[in-house]
Amino acid sequence: MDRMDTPCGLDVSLSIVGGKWKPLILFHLQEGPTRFADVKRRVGGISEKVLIQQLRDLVEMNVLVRRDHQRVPPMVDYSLTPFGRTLVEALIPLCEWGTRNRATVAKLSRSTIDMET
Amino acid sequence: MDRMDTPCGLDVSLSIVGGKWKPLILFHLQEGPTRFADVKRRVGGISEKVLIQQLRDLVEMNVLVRRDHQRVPPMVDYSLTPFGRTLVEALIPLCEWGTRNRATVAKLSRSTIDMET
DNA sequence: GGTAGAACCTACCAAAAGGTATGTGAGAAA
DNA sequence: TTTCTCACATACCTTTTGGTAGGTTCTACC
Repeated sequence: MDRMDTPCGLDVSLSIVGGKWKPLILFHLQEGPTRFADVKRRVGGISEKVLIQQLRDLVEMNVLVRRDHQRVPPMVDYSLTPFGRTLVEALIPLCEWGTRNRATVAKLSRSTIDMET
Repeated sequence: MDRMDTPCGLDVSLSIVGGKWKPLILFHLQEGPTRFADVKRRVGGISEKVLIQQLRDLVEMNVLVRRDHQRVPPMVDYSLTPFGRTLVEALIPLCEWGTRNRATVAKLSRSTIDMET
């Protein structure tokens, strides 16, 4: 009954990290600076257009930094800012919850899809 | 370097709690069983159509229970399941992160909107 | 000379999510 | 008797999000 007075900040968090790909991008950037093409390969299944959009959003929100190494052919990498790292920290429990409950959730989702077909 | 082998479960979590309203709904249900109209009032700004959709999704995923008190006029309430409570727990750090950084994020968002206009 | 790869951009499209407006049936309050 | 409330349903529309398919500019490799 002491958390009730705390206004819910989830709208703020989700305005940054909501969407289909952003959490995965952040996850794969924990390792350190990563080049565009490598992010794409690691995340897997994302189109280049969407990946750039998301990366730019995250840069605008000061979660990532983009470094252009001024080379030809282009050499660019993205990494977490200190601010971004605090966000990743806050995401970890949710990440772990998802990992723990992956099977359960998959089963539940499947059962509702079965009803439709 | 020990979290790297853990697959990211955020896709699972967000498949349940993603979207504009679900986190807020869960937040306002922490107090206990709440009637449909009360949820609507507490969340504020949500349309009835969307609210029912979200509530039903959450019930399907075993995060909430719906109790129909078989009365006329209708008396229905929603509350967290034990499973749902574990999810809310995992959401708290993200909630607090959002609360801590609300001002910062608002400023960043505003500055990018300013550029557009 | 042709191809591949780097990090993007652009136009166009499809799907999903969210929102508005209106209707329902029955009791309770005016 | 009209109006209100409850907990929805339904049709329709707009916005947002994501995806596809092309192109660009330059170097390196075969």
